[in-house]
Formats: sequence, C-alpha cells, structure tokens
Amino acid sequence: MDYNFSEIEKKWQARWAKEKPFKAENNSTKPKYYVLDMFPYPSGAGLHVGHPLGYIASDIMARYRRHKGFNVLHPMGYDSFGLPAEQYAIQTGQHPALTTQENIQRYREQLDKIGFSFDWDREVRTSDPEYYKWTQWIFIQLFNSWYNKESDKAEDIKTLIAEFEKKGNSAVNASCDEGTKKFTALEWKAFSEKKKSDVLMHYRIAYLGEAYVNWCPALGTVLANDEVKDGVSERGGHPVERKLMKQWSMRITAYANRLLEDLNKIDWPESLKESQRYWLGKSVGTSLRFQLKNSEDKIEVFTTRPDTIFGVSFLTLAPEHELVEKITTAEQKNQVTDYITKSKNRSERERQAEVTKVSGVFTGAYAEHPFTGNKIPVWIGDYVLAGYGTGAVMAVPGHDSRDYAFAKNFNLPIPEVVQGGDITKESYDAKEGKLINSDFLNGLEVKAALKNSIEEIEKRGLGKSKINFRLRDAVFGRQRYWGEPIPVYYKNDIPYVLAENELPLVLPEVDKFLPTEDGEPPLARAKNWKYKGEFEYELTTMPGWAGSSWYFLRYMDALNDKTFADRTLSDYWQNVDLYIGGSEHATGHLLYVRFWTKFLFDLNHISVDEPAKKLINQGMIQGTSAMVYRVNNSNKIVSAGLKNNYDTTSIHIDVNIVENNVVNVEALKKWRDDFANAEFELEDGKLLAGSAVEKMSKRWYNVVTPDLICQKFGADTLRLYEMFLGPLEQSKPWNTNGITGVSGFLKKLWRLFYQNNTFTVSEEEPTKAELKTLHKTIKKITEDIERFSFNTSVSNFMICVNELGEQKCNKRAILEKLILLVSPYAPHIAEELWESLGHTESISTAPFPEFNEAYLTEDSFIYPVSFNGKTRFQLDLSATLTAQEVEKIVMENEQISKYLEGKTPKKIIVVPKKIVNIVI
RNA sequence: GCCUGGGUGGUGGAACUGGUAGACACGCAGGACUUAAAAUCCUGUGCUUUCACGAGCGUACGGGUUCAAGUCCCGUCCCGGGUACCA
Repeated sequence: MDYNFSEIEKKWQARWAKEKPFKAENNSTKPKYYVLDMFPYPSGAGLHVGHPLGYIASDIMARYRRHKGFNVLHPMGYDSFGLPAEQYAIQTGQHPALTTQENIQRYREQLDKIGFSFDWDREVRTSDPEYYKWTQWIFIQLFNSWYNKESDKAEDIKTLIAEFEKKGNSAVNASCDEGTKKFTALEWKAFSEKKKSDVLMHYRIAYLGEAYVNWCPALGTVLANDEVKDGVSERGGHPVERKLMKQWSMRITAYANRLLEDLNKIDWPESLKESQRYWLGKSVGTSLRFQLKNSEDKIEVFTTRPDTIFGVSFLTLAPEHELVEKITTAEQKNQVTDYITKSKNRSERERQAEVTKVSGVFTGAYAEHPFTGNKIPVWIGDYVLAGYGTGAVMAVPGHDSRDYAFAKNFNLPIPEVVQGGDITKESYDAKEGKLINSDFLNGLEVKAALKNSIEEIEKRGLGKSKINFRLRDAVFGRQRYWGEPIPVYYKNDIPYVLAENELPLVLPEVDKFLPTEDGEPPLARAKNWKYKGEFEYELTTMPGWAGSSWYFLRYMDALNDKTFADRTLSDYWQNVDLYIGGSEHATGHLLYVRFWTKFLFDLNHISVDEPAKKLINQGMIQGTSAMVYRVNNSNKIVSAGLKNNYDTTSIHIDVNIVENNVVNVEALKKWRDDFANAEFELEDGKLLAGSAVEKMSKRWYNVVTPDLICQKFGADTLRLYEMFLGPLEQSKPWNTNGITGVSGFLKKLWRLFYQNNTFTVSEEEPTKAELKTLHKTIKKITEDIERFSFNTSVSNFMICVNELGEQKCNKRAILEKLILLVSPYAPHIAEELWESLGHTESISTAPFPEFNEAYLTEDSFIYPVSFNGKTRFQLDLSATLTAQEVEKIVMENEQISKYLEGKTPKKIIVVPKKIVNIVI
C-alpha cells in the first residue's frame, strides 16, 4: 500500500475532532504546560503559508510535552473585533459580525487541515458578548482603581476617597495628571458631585482626560501611538493629525517602571525587550526652573545634562506650551501666532518628514540664568515636543546636536563648557571630558559635574532630580462601531460605570456604520440605546488591544459565566510557559497585556504579574514575487533574460502560475485579459519571470496558501517543510524548491513498514547498529526540541530513516520508537502507523522514548591526525586509549615520517576522542 | 543616527561548551529499471590543479589570541528588522 496522505489526514483529523485527545484537564496531577500562539485577527484573506510557521512550532512543542507526561494547555481563538471588518461593512453594508463569522469559519477550516492539536473547547472570540462581558468588567476595575506610588501598586479607589475625606490630597503619593490641584479634607467634602468626579478622574487608571491624540480623519477615529507609523495609520495608511480631545485613556504610565524592571525576569528575546525598553524610555535627569524677566512666571525645563547648565544660551518652548501666549511681546506677536498656526496645521507626517529642517521663532521674552543671572532669550520651536517632559528645554547648543542646529540657524551663541570636541564644526554630545567656563564646576569630569550640579540645584531650591518616561498614557476610546462598548453612562454630565450584574453591555444595532452627520461616533445612531432608558451611554468603543490584553487568562476557564477565570484554575495554570509570536507587537499588544496582567495581579485577581515566561519570535515568511516584462507602448511580453534589450515595465503576476521561474504562458493568458492576446518573446522556448522578495500580500500576487500545499503534498509534509526551511526565528522567503525532499522522506518512512505492499514488521531483536541509529536519533531530537531547533530535527529524521533503510530494518522495537519521535512533527502518518502496529489508543499521549547512552558508546574513534592544524590522515584507534597511548601509536605510524620532513615535533597535542595535532 | 539580528558551496541550511567546515535537502551531472515518461534506486558534486594518488585555496574583509578559529578579541564593509527631534 502506498502512502496516501490525503486519506490518512482526513481520517485522523476526523478522529481527533470526535475523540478530543488534546483536551486540557483542569484537574490533573500531571505538571502543567501552557503553550500559546499569537492571537489571530480573522482577516478576509485567510491564512497564507507564513501564518502557520509559529503555530506548527508551538504544536510540536505541545505534542512533545504531552508525550513527556504534561497536562498541556494549547488553545486557539480569535481577536475578532477590529477595523477591517468594519471598513468592509461601511463599503458593503454587511454587518461586521457576519463578515467576522465567515472569516473565522475559513480560518478554522484552514487550521484544521494542518492538523493542530488545539483544545477547541476553549476557543474564545473577543467579539462574543460572553467574552467581552469580562473585558468590560476589567475596564470597570480599572476605572475603580488608582495607583498608589507608596505601595507601588493599584488599589481600590475607595481607599483614595477615604484618604481625601481624612486629609485631602496633599499627602497622597499617586500616579495622577500633571497639575492636579491640592485640596484639604474640608474642601473635598464641600465639593459638588461633579467636582468630586472630575478630581477622581485625575487618579483613576481608566480615566476620561483631555490630551493630544492621533486623529485620523479618514478612519474617523483616534489611534494609539503604536497604531501610527511614519505619521500615517498602521491600518490603511491614512494621514494622522494631532488634536486635543477628551478621551478615555489608560494610565499605563503608572506601570512604566515595573514594566521596565520586570523585563529582567522574563525570558524574551533581547531585541524585543530592547524595543520595549526604548518605548518606555526611562531617562534620569533634573527638572529646573528659570525665572522669567519682568514676570512672576517661571519656565520649568527637564534636562539630563544639568552639568552643562553654564552652556545654556537660550530656552525653547514647544509651540503648544501654555506660557507662550502670555510671555510673547507685542512686537513678536504676529510672528509667533503665524508660527503656531503653521505648525498646528502641519500633519504629523510632514512634521516628521522635515526633521532636519530647523524652524522656530523668538518670543521677545527673556529668562534669567539661575547661576549667572544672564539674560537668556526664550524661543519657540517645534523640535520641542509638548507631551514630553515639561514641553520646554534649556538649550545647550555646544553639547546637544538639536540645540546646535537651532542655534546655527538663528545665529545664537554656542558656548563651550565641556572639553573634547570641536564645537565650531559640530556639537560635542559625549558625556566625557572636563568642564570649562562653568564657575564651580570647572575642572570636573562630566560624571562628577553631574552629581555636583544636581546637588547645587537642589540646595538652591532651583529644581530637583526627576525620572521621565517617554511612554504616554494609552488612548482607549475609538470613534468606531466594531468594538466593545465602554460600560459607562452619563448622568448630569458625570460618568458612571455599570454594575457587574448589568454586564455585558451589548453592542447595539445601527442603521449605518458611519459617524452621524454631526460627527458623533456610529453608536449615536443606535435607537433608544440608553441606560435605564434615560441616561446616555458612552458612544466610543474600546480599541482592538482591549480584548487581546487578557485572552491568555480566559483560555484557562473559557466557559465560566461567574468570573473571567476561576481563581483555582488561574492558580493552577499560572501563566504562559511558551508563547510564539511575531515581533511586530513589541510596543503595542505585548506591553498592554503585561500592563493588564500586572493590574489584575495588584488587585489580587490572579497570582502572576507577567503573562508569559518565555517568548519566541518566529521569523516572517516573505513572499517571492514574480513579474513579467512588458515592452513600453506595446503588448509584447519578453522573457526576463531579454528585458535589457528593450524599454520595459515590470508587472507583478500570480506566483502560482510560475514554477522554477518559468511562467506558464497559457495560465498567464487566462489570468488577466490584457495578456490574452499579448505577443511573447521567449528564450529557449520559455518565458522566464523576474523575481523579488517582498512581504507576502494580495497586492503583489505572491500569496501561497497552506491549503494548496496540503492538497498537493499533505499537511505532514507542509509541517515538516516549514520547519525544514531554517531556524524558527529567522525570516526567509517562501519557495517550494526543497519540498520534494521532505515528501520523499515521509514516503521512505512509510516504506520501512511495508514490504511488497503489505504491512510487515518483524518482532526480532534489533542489532547493535540499529539500536545505535535509534538512540542517536532520540538524543538529537530531544535536544533539538528543547532548544527549539526544529529544522535540525527534520534532518536528523532523514538521517535516521536513511540509515534504517540501509540496514533494511523493519523491527518493531526500532520503528515503534521512531514514529513516536516523529509524531509531534508529522502527527497524521504517526497515528496511522501506530494504529497499524496494533495500538488502539491515540499515539498522542504515549510516552516519549528515552535514550540510553549505552547504545551510543563507541569502541573506537577515528582520530584525525593533523600537522600544524592541517589534517593529513586518519587513524582508527580504540576509544579507551589514554592521551599518552594515542601519542605513542600515532608517532609509530609509518605515515608520520612523510609529513615530519625529517624534523622533530615541537609539541604533540592529543585530545582523547577529538583530535591529534603535531606541531613542527 | 541609535538599537538589534545576520553575512558559510549553484540554493535552503548544518557544525551543541574553539577540535576532521559544508551534515541533511534541493539543484546539477552520470547510470539502473522502463517501449517511453513519472515514480524509485545507485554514483558523483566547495573552488583551483592533477589521468590518478595528492597538493593549494576556502566560512564578507583586515588584523590578533591559540597547538588549533565559522566559533573568542579588535577594526572595517555589506544586508535584513525595529526605531527616530524624548532634551
């Protein structure tokens, strides 16, 4: 019987669906192992061959751990709220729920065909009210909490109110909005309901606040920082502008330091940790006040270089800085107003694109140098960001390249205060050298000067040392339809959250998925959608990252309608042991999920404060695009090798009609109308295509689906081949050049069990050689899996099968162990052969073979004998010989003299069972 | 610019703590079976040189450490990914 993959795979996929051998136990004496995959957004395009790469790796791990006696949690679900389904709904009127449902179905079919061992009984969908009920519940907890810097954790807002009632807010050390005013207990008690609500908003972790946001007019919504790339929206590429808006936000900044510190305790790739560190952007510096001349006001700046204080030659404020209007003199008024209008209207994109272009304007105002008393001009410039630090900088052009460019452009003085550079050419930013022109700091090294200057600044009460983070609070409201409704209603203009028993607040039906005529979000279209029929609900919905910030917890207890996850279960499952996902979520999802995990930990709802112990980034599988070359102003297509003879334009064509760079011309003619009657100029009778490595995308017609490969070669081949392509973490372009090698391997494996088309397995005792082949393989495969080196496993399987083929081995004792090894990688063929061997239970929980060192010990070792490091010949010697004995035998060998050239060896190095090196 | 990962045959890639570089696979060449093809099997395959035995050169480039370097150290170049006025 030949290896019939399609029949076998269909059979086992049906069996697994029915018998559920991959069900994770909630009550088990086995050790637990939690393997999680990246949460997929079910897009309309379906899966391409790049998506399953990580899923295959994690599935191998899950199956391996089951063999090793673990209770494995390996779930899958869908991040099913999001923009694409909604954009599609706007265009077609089709409800996003419907589109989402269809897409999920397609995903499921594709996933099933690859033979993953997911526990589908735990499937979650973020757009399911049974799921988002708990997303809303977590929002309510966030709303009802504040961050206590003393205990360094989130606490119930009630403890804060109690404190206000006792002592007001002056003794409270909380993460709160800048500029929150002080009040006494008496004042607090006298505040109106509305005023109290407003004050508490400055403290809540989920809060309604005014902030500059990324407004995307084309999408009609605000976006979080990580959803904006190069000044355009990540989804769709629409321009984004800055706008001051009242928005629901998350006080993630309260967690900045813990998010940073705890990176040290998780096993994540260094590059990913580094981008989180950078995004969090901790910087230690000093805040420092400059007194304005002829004014009561002071300008507060933040600097990391207080040592260069004597090098300050001007101050720069962000155009949005609150003092700008107040301090601008009459004669500068027009210029300043012009500049502010100009920089406001400039999109973020323009602003970023013109980074090298210096712009700014003088306000006419002067400040006083805190040490020298010198007059310092105050400028505004949009290289200073309103949202960072204090929105104002002390400019030290001699030692800061941005200030330098500004000073050069406007002819401002550039004093030198640190020796070591040539400031006539460029600024000297390095933190090295001796201080000069700096009064009491003169002669000190930068490091000492830093310490000294801070002490002096604090002593004189000019400022104090301060830690700043680049991280901003995350905007949480979206002016969109397809997301979780925020469980808030308004009574007398005061926001209230719903009670737990009123959840879920179900997404209402609307007639259109667009904003209303007066610019309100789509939810304003919902008829009679009011709390208790009376109070307005919040009209924005949650962002895409809300549901994905806690899904790993829901898998532990997916069907619970009493709580988001039962505490005994979350205590048992703890957190994810292995997460495999792409690096593109480094500064978005993977920060938010850490934030929510820490928050739930603080409130004692879970016992872990990190979502995943170990994380691996799988590389991206790029597409290999194919193109043909059309001679300009004609309908002639020329083969790639001839394109330089003409003036041509390249046109992307479907990669699925190209094989080994040769275009199937008939298929091409059918593929697009304008090729139907084109003229073709071939080389060697073939139309060769050009190729390029690009992102796999519909746009480039280079998408290859796993379905196609499963149909042609089978899921087991697909799984093995994706692993065989190279190391998991490495990005690589997709090509099927080597796939026949992998499918050939499975056929060879199959044939070990068959003779003359009959299943034939011998019960004989295996030979020493056969045992050695097997145990060598057990050892290698175990090591490979443990270090996630799946590509080398595939090679080792091939070597093993080749050797057993040569040994003509068909002994049960060997083959039974072999297919157990193969089973995590190619589960269908393994189940089938396992059954043929007479087993009635699924192979999936059979114990993994253990290797026995005794079978691997060699009696002899072939020593390479080298002279000055160059290998000249080999000697087969007993493995038990000592170094001295080896040396003696080698030196007595007749081949030695040929290479010694009559000289006496200076030194002889013998490393037992490694090498012999003779130095002459 | 900064942070990261990488550079090994015609190709994808092996080489775990320094110890025979190129495992395994593709491709290519030759052969067997076949009327023929597919499938399968066998042999060869880093480059140069040699009928052959062999010799020389080889892990981006230039140095260094070592008996021994793809692997460790210093410098340079190139490619991929991330990020960007964060004071």
